[in-house]
Amino acid sequence: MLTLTYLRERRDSVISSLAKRGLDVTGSVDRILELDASRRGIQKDLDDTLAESNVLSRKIGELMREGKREEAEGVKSATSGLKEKTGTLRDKMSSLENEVHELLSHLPNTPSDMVVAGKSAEDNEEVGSWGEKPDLGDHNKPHWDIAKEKDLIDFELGSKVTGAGFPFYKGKGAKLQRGLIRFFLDYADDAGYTEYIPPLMINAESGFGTGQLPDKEGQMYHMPVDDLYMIPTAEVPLTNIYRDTMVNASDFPIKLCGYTPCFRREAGSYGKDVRGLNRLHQFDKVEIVQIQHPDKSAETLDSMVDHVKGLLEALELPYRILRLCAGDMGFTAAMTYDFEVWSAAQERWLEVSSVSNFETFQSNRLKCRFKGADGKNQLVHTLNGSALALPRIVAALLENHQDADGVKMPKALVPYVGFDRI
RNA sequence: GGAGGUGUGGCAGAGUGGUCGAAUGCACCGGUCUUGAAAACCGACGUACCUCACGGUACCGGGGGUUCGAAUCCCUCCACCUCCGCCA
Repeated sequence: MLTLTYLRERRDSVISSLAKRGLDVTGSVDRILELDASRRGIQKDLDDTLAESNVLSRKIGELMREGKREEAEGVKSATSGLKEKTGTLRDKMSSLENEVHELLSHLPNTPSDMVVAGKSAEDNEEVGSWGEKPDLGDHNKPHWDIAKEKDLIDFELGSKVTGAGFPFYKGKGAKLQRGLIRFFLDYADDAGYTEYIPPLMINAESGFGTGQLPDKEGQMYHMPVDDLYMIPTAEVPLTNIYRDTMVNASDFPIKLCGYTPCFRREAGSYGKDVRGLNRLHQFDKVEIVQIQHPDKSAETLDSMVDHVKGLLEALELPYRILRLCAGDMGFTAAMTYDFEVWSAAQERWLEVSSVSNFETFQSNRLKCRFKGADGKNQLVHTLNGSALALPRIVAALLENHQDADGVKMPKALVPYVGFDRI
């Protein structure tokens, strides 16, 4: 969430910045500023009225102490009008505040200067790539066929027990999942991230803190009985650790990671692209999160990008890196790099990681601050990235590394899975 | 699930209707002293909003209520602790 101060001071640049996302927010920005202005007027009134009645109250206290009951009663009667006035002003204040907050919480983050304008994936910039697309020749089965032949993943069984998009992993398929998770976590551990095993359900405050609510309400599984949401990513519980906290400037950077299953309703995505492991309702992911000083977050984002590069190269998967255009970025991000691996049999790129800097957008919602050099409290920067999401990695591993009689495991993975071929 | 208790500033911990935004101790910050440090002493020391400023207002787990006035009384929700029951 943008801060009101920022919006007040930088109205024009907010509008032009969000125009890069293809949004015209002039109306709602001006509405916010207008409501805020009248809120301030009301507050002045309210504060004055309260000050007035505080004076009278103090006076009554004095008179009572001096035993002048009758005089006190006289002053009391003078307060009734004030009381009524504060009541109505208070109501006005809070309804204005709510309205401002509502509008403000629906404004997406402003893209960084480096981010280009654009509406869709078409406009994303490719900023790096690695590896060669393998030539599969005759051995070019899509991963769902390999998974079936080798009995690694059972999609139909998942449909029976739960529903589409909830597969069972089995035998070497399950071991591959476990090995990948452990490989990713060890790699993050080596990079100085502290591992957490967070709750898989979160409350609405946490959903708001990282920006899933209200923007992505319909994309999360919700348990109405207890009003809890299944996490769509470990980002939510991990980042919310720091909700309502003051962090010590000397603790920067704070680095956390965690493996969790992730749950997404994926409402609205039907048809193609959902075959096999391409899009699931439940999938496994290791997430890395950093809390950083505002001056350092840009370089931190780069270091997180390098982290993901290292993982993909160890897995011997050709990838490309995209800097998302403004319109393709998530609601909360100021800058995002997506990693896509080449899926050799499907002959398409699959997104396997998204690394973002949210700057102060989340920390403002989270109320996560530190004491700056000038002694004033300021908002931290938050960042996170997938390192990595499993299903599409598995898809690419199976497809890219297949040969005449199976699938060869990349060297780095062999100690983790305990076999070198499937 | 049943019974009871607790929730105050970074931490500890006073405060049961008016002079309490809140004693005291610790931590932190600035200064004196010192070659330097420690100790000692002095000072500053919560957050947010409004105001050019002086200053004002709100906040003692969250929300609501009583009252001229609430950290203090009442209701409710939440969290934690203790005991009992149940269960992995």
